[in-house]
Amino acid sequence: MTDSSETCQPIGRAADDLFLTFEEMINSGSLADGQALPPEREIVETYGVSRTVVREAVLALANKGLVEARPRYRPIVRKPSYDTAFETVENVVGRLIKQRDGVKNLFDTRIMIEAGLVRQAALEATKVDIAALRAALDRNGEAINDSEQFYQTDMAFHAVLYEVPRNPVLPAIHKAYTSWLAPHWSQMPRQFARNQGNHAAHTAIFEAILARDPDTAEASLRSHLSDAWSQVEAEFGNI
Amino acid sequence: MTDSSETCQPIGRAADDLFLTFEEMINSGSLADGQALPPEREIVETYGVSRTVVREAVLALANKGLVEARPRYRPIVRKPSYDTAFETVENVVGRLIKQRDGVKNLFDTRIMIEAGLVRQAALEATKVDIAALRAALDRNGEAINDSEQFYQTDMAFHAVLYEVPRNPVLPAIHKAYTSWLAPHWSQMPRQFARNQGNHAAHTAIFEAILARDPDTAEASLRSHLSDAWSQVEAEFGNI
DNA sequence: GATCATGTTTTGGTATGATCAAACGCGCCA
DNA sequence: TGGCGCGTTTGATCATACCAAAACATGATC
Repeated sequence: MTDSSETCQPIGRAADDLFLTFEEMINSGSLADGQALPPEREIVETYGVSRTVVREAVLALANKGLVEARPRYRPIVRKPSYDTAFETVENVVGRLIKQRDGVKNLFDTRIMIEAGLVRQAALEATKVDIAALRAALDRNGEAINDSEQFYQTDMAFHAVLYEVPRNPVLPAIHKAYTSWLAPHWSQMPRQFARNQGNHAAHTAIFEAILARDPDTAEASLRSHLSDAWSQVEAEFGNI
Repeated sequence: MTDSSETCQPIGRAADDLFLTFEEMINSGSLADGQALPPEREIVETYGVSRTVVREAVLALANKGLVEARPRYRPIVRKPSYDTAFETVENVVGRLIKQRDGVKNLFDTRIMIEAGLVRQAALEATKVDIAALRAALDRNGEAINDSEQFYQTDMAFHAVLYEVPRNPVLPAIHKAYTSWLAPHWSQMPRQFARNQGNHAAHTAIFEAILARDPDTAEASLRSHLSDAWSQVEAEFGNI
């Protein structure tokens, strides 16, 4: 009522309209990234709606990942990125992987994607990519005796694979995988022998990429990840 | 305040607690799929919180995709599925693909995934899978003269590829792709010649799978999708 | 002058009650 | 039995108030 901005929807809830307004402002840059939203009472006055509506709109923004709303602080505008996209599904995914074979299904897609990545790397990796991979591999090797450090460098090595195609979606996918699968991996007891084996697998993948041999690269990768899965399965049982 | 359930969080907002309560009830099945939530005022009474809190909690449930809330109706419980997971990111993705190269980046990941799929299909497709592919291919061929129908059967053919690995995540990914990329494809002027070319590409992919030749299958798939991309790019310009 | 303790203001979180309009149910009438 | 109308339920919104924590200003202390 008495509202001006009507474009398409015959009846939008007031909160939805406000949401769209802010969404637009965030996209257009009127509300810059990192900036705090105006106080609720100010918004009330500006747009002539009640605080109820304002709160619902802000809450919606927060749920969609457009703003970051810590409990008692002002909501901070966060420009949407591929990372935030995956974060918004975190809840749902968290429940889904609790289902039968949930983790396995997710992990299988990871195998599939990384298989594609190493093939692509074997065929198209530039010298810079190779150097980055080598550096990551070296750091991984140096950390064999430090399991926590090894875990980190392990992830970092895989991360490099996701960066090769220069597609910003892919690193976000990797981040999502590590975040979602972390509960199972990070708590794994890590032993020197396992670290050694994993590092050897990384080396095999790297050398196959270096040799421009996609089939071997994929085979090494699949062997590596299947092995990792077996370890997890042995540790946690069928999940 | 006066709340009893305190497990980990030093200070949880009341709305968050309620949200978790309902989340738990939905997961455990106390609130069955398709069932409507109790009236707000009843929840108020049951849990001893204000309506403000109830509305925020319900809104959060709706935003996370746990319930479906049409404007003036009671929220309906919807058990989380892989589909809902992708739906919840719809908003963010919609904005992301408006960025420079956004659509291309998304499409490239699709190429990568489908490349992996056809390789896998070539290596592991069962007789049933082959039959499904053949059926989809035939239907696609029969629709060459009906562009709308061709578009549908085109998607259906690709969908079969996502079903081969028997991983429920993959069909959801396909659904997401078609949903997100549809705005660009469905509005494409479709011509008989193009349909014919696309059907030929599908046939090539199918035959490579039949021949258990992953390299050819992948090559055909990449050629097919690259071609499709060129068509879109020619139509819409650089996006 | 810089740092820290302290008090004041701002502001988010919650509660309460009222109003309105749309959905819902129920009984009436054909 | 099958619509139709009316009262009831209930979601959406508003207005107001209160509390507590954060943000801010202020002054004391070294």
